[in-house]
Amino acid sequence: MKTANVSTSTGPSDRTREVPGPTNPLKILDSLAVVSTYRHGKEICGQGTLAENWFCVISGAARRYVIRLDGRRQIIDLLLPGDFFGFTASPVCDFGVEAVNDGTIVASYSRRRAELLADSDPHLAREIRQATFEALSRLQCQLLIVGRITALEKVGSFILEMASRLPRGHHNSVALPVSRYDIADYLSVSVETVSRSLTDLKHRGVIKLSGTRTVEIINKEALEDGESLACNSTQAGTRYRAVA
Amino acid sequence: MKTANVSTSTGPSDRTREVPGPTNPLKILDSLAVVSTYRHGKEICGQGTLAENWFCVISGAARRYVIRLDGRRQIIDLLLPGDFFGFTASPVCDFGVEAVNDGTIVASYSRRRAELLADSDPHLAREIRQATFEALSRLQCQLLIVGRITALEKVGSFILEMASRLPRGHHNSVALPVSRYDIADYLSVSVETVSRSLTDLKHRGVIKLSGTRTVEIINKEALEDGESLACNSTQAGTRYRAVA
DNA sequence: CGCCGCGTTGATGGCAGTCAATTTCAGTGG
DNA sequence: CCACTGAAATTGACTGCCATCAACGCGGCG
Repeated sequence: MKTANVSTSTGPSDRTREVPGPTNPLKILDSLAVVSTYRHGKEICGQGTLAENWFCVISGAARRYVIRLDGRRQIIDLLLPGDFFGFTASPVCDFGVEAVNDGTIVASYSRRRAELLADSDPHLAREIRQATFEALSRLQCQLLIVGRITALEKVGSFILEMASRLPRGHHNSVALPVSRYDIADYLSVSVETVSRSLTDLKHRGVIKLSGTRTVEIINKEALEDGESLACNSTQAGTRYRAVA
Repeated sequence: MKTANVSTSTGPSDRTREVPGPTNPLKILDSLAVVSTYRHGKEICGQGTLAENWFCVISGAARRYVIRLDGRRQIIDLLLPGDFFGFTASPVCDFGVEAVNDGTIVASYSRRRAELLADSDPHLAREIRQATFEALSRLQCQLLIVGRITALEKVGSFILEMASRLPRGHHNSVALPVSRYDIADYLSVSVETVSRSLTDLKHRGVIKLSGTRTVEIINKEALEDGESLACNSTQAGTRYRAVA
């Protein structure tokens, strides 16, 4: 079902330049960078294609996802400016990546050439390592969010994570870069539940919504510990048994 | 290839030797390896401590986990022989690691010294990179399992993942290395639900239980696509969302 | 023997998925 | 400027799964 691979970078309306973007933290890789611009929903990296490139978001946002056998989509990473992706243990991509918004700019690097460059440049090797550690950290953070119990906690944690990764606006407003559907597939809950949780948080006075995608955090503590969000917070503490 | 002929270190508490274990895939790191043996539940790496070491499981099993604010434990990685862990983006460990069984053998490497060694040895740098990619892959796999809908699917996927990572016994029997509690905290469901799901799968003829921790896979296809496990599997095809 | 950790089974209430209808909004063209 | 259109977002009603509480069987161990 997947079309041709992306490495041609001549996609519809995708521009390719040899000049690296402004927010790329790995200056050493700039000589290999191929920068492309994608529109809303455009495929950056196809599930099932050969993993021949590494990528870095310059501006905009991208979603890494997997389509399950039952047709459901699971987003397994939200990529924001500065985030690297495309790291795989196998030679094949077991995920797809799409641009979230129009004008998303992504730098791609030939994996083979990047690794050759890293072989002769320990500093670059360390920076690549750091980038993979950060990808690991993002995934771990998402696992902790998805692993939460109630949908209210999941949505609350999601807002907090976005707030920590995105630049803040006035007060504590956060501009969510994705739709409710994307949030739903990121948290693996239904769209309706995401919407209900947001209005619930709004009614509780924890957040304020100015426009559908701008969240203002009123009560950060309530979001942080999901306890105060529980209807009947019966102090379910005795869960962890310290082993001697 | 997993012969644990290191039986000399069957000490009651944690013993430390300078001789690397037999299953270590990174021979180049052997010079830095400090091999220790842990008993059931012993802490290998403490949550909140400085992340000064990388580790590799030689034999046995270990669990990487996080304790939430509400006291719940979330297991974010199951480490089996050959698996590396301890990779962090920040200088502090945001997780803990414990040995699952008595006699779990783990090699530890000074991160500082390992990175210095990698600076002068591109081949080692590549192997470290590969190890982090595999950690990434494990985490991604777990996220896909935890993100499934029903508990039956989660438990089924867990069995399949263990089957693919553990050596098989007779027929298709898999010896689960962990307790029901560990499975529950890995899948973020309750222990009772794990138990119920297993007996359910047994009654459906999908698996057989010989002893509490030995699972024999009878119907692999039923485990793979969670569709046939749904109670009302009338037709779930309508969930396909047409991608623009 | 009593204790404790592990595992299983039962009963019950709450939360969330599903189906459905409605509203809002952005974009388009007349 | 406005009507039209489709996607995004919200809200409601209902069913069902699962977390929780509780009890019990089992095996190891002091």
